[in-house]
Amino acid sequence: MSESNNFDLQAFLPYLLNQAAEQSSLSFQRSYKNRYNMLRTEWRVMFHLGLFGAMTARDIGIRGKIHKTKISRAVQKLTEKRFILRQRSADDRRLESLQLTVSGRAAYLELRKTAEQYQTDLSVDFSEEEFALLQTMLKRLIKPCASSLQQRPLTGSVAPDSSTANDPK
Amino acid sequence: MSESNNFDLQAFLPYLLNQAAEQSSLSFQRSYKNRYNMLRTEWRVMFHLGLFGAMTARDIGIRGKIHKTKISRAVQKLTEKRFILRQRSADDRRLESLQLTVSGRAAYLELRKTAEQYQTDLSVDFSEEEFALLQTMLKRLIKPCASSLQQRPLTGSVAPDSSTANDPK
DNA sequence: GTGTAATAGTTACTTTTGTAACTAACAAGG
DNA sequence: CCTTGTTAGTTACAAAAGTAACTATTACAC
Repeated sequence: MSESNNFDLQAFLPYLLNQAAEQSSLSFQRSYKNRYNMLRTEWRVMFHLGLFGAMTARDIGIRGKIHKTKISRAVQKLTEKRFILRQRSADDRRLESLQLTVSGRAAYLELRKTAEQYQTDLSVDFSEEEFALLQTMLKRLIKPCASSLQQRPLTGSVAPDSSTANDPK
Repeated sequence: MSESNNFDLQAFLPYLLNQAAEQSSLSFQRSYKNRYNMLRTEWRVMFHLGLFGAMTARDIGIRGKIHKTKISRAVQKLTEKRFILRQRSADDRRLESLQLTVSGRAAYLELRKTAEQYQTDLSVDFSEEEFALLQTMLKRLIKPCASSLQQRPLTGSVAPDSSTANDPK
């Protein structure tokens, strides 16, 4: 029975990632849930709209790798909360352009401040280089699978306006 | 409207962690799900038992930070699959000692091989130092919250028998 | 045009998860 | 003993997520 232990669960990447993600997600969620009673997918949608300006559900799905039903449900809730505005596109009536309302934008800015603070808190345990490296490596881990979703270019409405850098990569 | 963008969603740690975790979890899951039709929590339980020998649901919960209802359900399914054996403890009849059956152990060893392979595949894009650093940093991220759960020592029934090393840490 | 395929988004249905209440067993004070 | 409190594990119920089928619309071949 020497087939046993040279494997370290605590070093197994999917395991580590899951724990870290779960934990940071939950603790970050605690910092905003009470204020806006918002679910993870909802704030993700908010962030996309806040950062990139008006876009369609499809675009959000592609950028964030979020499933369309999840988005659909989040959009419904956000609309009820008067945080986003939906507008059928004139030239393709299947599409719906989404954008933040004024109060949506306010909420987004609040949330973003919280997020920045949260990230700062997380980063204190690391040196700047370490932290940057962590981000880089996570990004590299994420890349591979992206290809399967990101086939088509995003639909146009995100003109190079919106003061927002696209994914620099 | 210059309140906008100096924030990079693609650099926000909870977001990155989630994407990376989601992705690695799913792609790893693909590599075993078909073979054993096993859910994430199930293999996590299997790994704990395989690595650390017999333990109770409670111990698994503490070590892996898994909620007890999740464990309870996973244990049920694993029992149906004849992968684990449940045994009421004689001295405290609330406790149930769990351990892998012979076929459970076989499945575990298979899974572990898959896991090792998977990890190897992931790591090819990184230098050894990078990869080690990634693991270390993730562990550091996880630490903080652990305290709230890991108050009591693990229950004893994991005697130094079981050919299986306890957590070397 | 007409028919077929594809796409954006929604809805219905199922599976999984989380929360809270519950059962059974121990523990400790009186 | 009896009461009160705690713990291991399960179960019932509610919230969330995934899958697949559906609607409405566009695209494209003929």
